[in-house]
Amino acid sequence: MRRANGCRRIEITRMKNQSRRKVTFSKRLLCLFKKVSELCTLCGAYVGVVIFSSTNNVYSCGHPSVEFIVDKVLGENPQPTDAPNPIIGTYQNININEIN
Amino acid sequence: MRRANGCRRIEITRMKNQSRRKVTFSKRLLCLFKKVSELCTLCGAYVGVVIFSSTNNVYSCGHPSVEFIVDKVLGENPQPTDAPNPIIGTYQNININEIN
DNA sequence: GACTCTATAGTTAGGTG
DNA sequence: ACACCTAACTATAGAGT
Repeated sequence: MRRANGCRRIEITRMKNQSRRKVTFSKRLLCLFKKVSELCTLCGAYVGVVIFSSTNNVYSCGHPSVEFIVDKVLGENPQPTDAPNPIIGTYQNININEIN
Repeated sequence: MRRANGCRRIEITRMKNQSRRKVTFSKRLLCLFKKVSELCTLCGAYVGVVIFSSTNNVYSCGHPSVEFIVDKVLGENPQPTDAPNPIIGTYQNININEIN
């Protein structure tokens, strides 16, 4: 009957324990999708998210759809041709490592 | 003087006020990217996120890169051909509207 | 008005059972 | 694996610049 410890700060580094990693993954995945949906609704944004877990399961969510976002990205970055998309104003690509 | 009201619950619907929408968007965008980066680091996941704001600015982040994720997605979903990717176990696509 | 800072309320998520 | 507790984090509104 100990009192719950509450949320503890954890170091942001790869979790060693596999079962805990899985639990944390699923918890955070759900929260992430929720955040994404809120961002879409509140601000009218179009968002696509695709996540490959370390066990190679795939999870995705998007609005209006992941395919829509992928098409938009591909249309924006045509590898060999040159067809600038006037809709796109700026492109800000943030690497994960820059945030951590 | 000082009597800040603090955080109020807001309805999850498109914000009418444009300036608030912009502030909320940028704040939540940053938090989202932070969450994504934590998920990658903690759980060794590969994640790609692309966001088109209502003003058609594009923001993206990914690990190891957005292109990596896009390639993986395209490789997994070949439109006309049939080349199943054995790496992929399950595919769970959640629509935004299902969460809200 | 846009931005920053603060106070505070609401949400997330680690740990325990 | 799931529910609960609660600390830690997130994010809003308001004041000041």
